[in-house]
Amino acid sequence: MTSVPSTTASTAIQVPEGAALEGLEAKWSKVWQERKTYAFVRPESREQVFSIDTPPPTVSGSLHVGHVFSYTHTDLVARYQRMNGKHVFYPMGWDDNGLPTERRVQNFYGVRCDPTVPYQADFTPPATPDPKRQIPISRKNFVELCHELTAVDEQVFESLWRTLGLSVDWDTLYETISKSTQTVAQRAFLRNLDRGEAYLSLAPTMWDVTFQTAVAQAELEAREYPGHYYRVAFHGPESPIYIETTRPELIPSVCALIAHPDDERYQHLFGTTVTSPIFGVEIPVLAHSAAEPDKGAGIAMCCTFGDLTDVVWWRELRLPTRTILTRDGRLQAEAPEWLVDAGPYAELAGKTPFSAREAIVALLRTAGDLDGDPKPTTRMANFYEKGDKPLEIVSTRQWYISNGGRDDDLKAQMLALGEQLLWTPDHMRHRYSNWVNGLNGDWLISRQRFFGVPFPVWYRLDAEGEPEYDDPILPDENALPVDPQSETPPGFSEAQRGKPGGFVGDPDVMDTWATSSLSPQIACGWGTDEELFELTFPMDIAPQAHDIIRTWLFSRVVRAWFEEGTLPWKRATISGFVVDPDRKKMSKSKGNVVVPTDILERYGSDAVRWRAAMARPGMDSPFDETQMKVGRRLAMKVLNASKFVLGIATTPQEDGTVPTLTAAAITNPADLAMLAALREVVAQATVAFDAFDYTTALEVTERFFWTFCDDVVELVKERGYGAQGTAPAESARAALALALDIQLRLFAPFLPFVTEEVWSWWHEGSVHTASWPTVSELDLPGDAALLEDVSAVLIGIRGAKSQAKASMKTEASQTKIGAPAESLGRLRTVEPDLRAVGRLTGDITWHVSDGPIAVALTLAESSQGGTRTP
RNA sequence: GGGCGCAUAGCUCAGUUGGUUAGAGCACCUCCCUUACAAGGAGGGGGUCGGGGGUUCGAGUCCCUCUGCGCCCACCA
Repeated sequence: MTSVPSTTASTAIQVPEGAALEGLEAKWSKVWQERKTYAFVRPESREQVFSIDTPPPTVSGSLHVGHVFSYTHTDLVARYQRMNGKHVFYPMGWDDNGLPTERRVQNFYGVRCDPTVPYQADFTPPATPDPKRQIPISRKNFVELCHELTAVDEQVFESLWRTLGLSVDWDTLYETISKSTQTVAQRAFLRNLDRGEAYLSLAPTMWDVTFQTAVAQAELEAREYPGHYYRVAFHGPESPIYIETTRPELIPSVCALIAHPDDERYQHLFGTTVTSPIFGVEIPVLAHSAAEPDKGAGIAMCCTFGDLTDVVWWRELRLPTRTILTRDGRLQAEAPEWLVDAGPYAELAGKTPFSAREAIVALLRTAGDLDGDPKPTTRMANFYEKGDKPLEIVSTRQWYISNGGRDDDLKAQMLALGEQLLWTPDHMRHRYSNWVNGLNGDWLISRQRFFGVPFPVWYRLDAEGEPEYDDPILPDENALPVDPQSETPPGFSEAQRGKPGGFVGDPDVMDTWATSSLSPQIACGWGTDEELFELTFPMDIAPQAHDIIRTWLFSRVVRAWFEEGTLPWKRATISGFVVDPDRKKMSKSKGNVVVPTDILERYGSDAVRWRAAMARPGMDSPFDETQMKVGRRLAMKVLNASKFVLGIATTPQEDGTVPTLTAAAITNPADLAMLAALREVVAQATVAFDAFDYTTALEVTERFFWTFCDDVVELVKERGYGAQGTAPAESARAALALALDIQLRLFAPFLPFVTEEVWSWWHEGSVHTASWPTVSELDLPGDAALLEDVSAVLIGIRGAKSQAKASMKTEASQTKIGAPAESLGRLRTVEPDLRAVGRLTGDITWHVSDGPIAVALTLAESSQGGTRTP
């Protein structure tokens, strides 16, 4: 028999009057902050560390209940690992750079960034912003406002996370726009560039006309978009050739007509030329296998650029570039020089595609080149996921990082890394391989925006003032971070900026994913704290939701592979979404987003965390407020049961002495049976947590806890108060205290507030730095089967009373208990407890039966008998 | 069109390598205002395990097939 663990050997138990759940979040989050309960203390070796690549939330967005769930999932694991003896490295990051912040600043302050405007040191934004008339301000002013607002937003986020009880180490907080992060991002970029993994390329690019920036493949979203098919005549040598297009406004940029090589309808035209309607441009008719005979007329007009197929044709057939769309999404003002009949272009010049379409349709109709009426159609178009206008394709110069999209060997390597990675749940690995297999280009990382990490690059200007892109000027790594817009490259002076023979800074910033793809390097001290890096990298888990496997998860694999030649973590743990009751994804546009602060306030953090823990990894979970009440009830029950148990445990003995609460005192079979059952619960919860199955760990703990409350405590409470004498009382008291101690630790990851509150009544230190319970704490000679027998008898007794519509305190003048001999033998050892809980005052007859345990009562007060077979 | 997942009580979900009579919580009904707990406690009703076929002594579980739902990707002529 072991001695009682030191955790139970408390000196004084003090249960406060009127203990309640209200206020526990404020009370304990403050204590944890002051005492640095969750601080990462560096151990000797990597094996002692559990490190977590926490997703840095976008602080300019709003948190919804899905975030609360998935961050809770990570915290459950972190708390388990910490109690299990690991030094948990659990940082938080704020993703504060990038377009979302710019948009929020524009709307919040009513300003917009115009790099041509000079800096105003004393600029203050308008008191009441006018969203329709945003004030143009300098880039520097704009960036200052971005910093200002994100600082405010970050306070709100931190407060929410603390209220939720995330056990992050706030001393390891990072921001994706901070100087140190910029240094990491720029250094990694320079090394990618040095090794040939990053490159600058002038190429057709997916372009968002609203935000006027390039967009990466991973940020595309295909959406349905209404339009019309226009049947348009091109003029051939003998007869007109009809094509069908949804974008007639691009006719000025047409370079060729293209049909499938096997298409007999058009084979006789291959190699000939036709002229375009309205503008009279002579273009070839060509064959290409990407043309689909059953689409439209089977012959397509190729423009630079209407869609990605145009890009393929343009590249593979070496067609001329005839761009008419400019970066603001409008048709260029000047008539293009290749137009033979340029006059009608004036009708289109400077217009949006939508207006230009109306204009050219009118022209086509007048010219007789429009055949029939336009046919309405719905097509899929690529959108920037944050935008609301279809993307255009514009030729621009951009920075790329290789990701396997144009290199089959690298792609194979990326797929192999995905296989090597452990996934929870395992099937999420398919999302990764699916995405990598579908890559069709490298990763575009440059954005024509302002609030982000600048590219640490300058370009020399030739005698004509044109940048020499082939040979950029790079800073020394020690000089990072640099802002090429305000700092001069080595060997130049500021006066030479923008002058022929001088230099110009790269105007672009990195996309936010290009920075957050380095979150393991940022958090683990890459290049600045080698000791920390050795202790924490590669990290243990990458927790995140499944929607950003293609972006954040994949991009981190790419960067870590290039930089370290390894995976950045051992395992990805994927959370599902909280969906609305109709199983639709929550989104602002649908108006079905649940705000977490309200839920946390009404039910308490423990209740919300309980609900989050009931969602297994990767499983989408419908939001249901009634479930919060169940969690609330559990937290309340923990509080009340603890009060009661500790009340019994501290009841003075008849001789006035304080109970000793040692394991040696636990001799009663009922007490030993309960602890034997609890031993099994500890074993199961531990196995489950080791497999990242927090839900099962909670379920087994909770199931035991309700039995503990409903059956065990009821069974032994009178004995615990001393009804059977000193030694039986001491056994009950010590067993209840030990069981509570262990259950509080089992619940601690899930219900950190109420468990900490109760723990503080009788223990020094935090339950969250106490050790996770082990079976060796419960090496007592108990028989768990007795607990099941007791529960069955209690169900029998209660059932009989309930059926007789009698109160539970009704006395039984006669009791018959039938059970298999084995159970009967066990039950008779706890007869005094059974008598007490069932008010079995009269005779008890025990008889052996083959079937399940059955109880028959003759009730004293009601004089009605009741029989019950569970 | 490709991939992944799901389908078990009114709802949300468990159900291990196939093995007694399929479980839990919520909701519902009945009872009990029991000295820890009324945001409580006790008891109870409720399921052809999506349809069909197969393997097996035995299928919620394994195989085939169909249907429905969700998510990811592709789809701009």
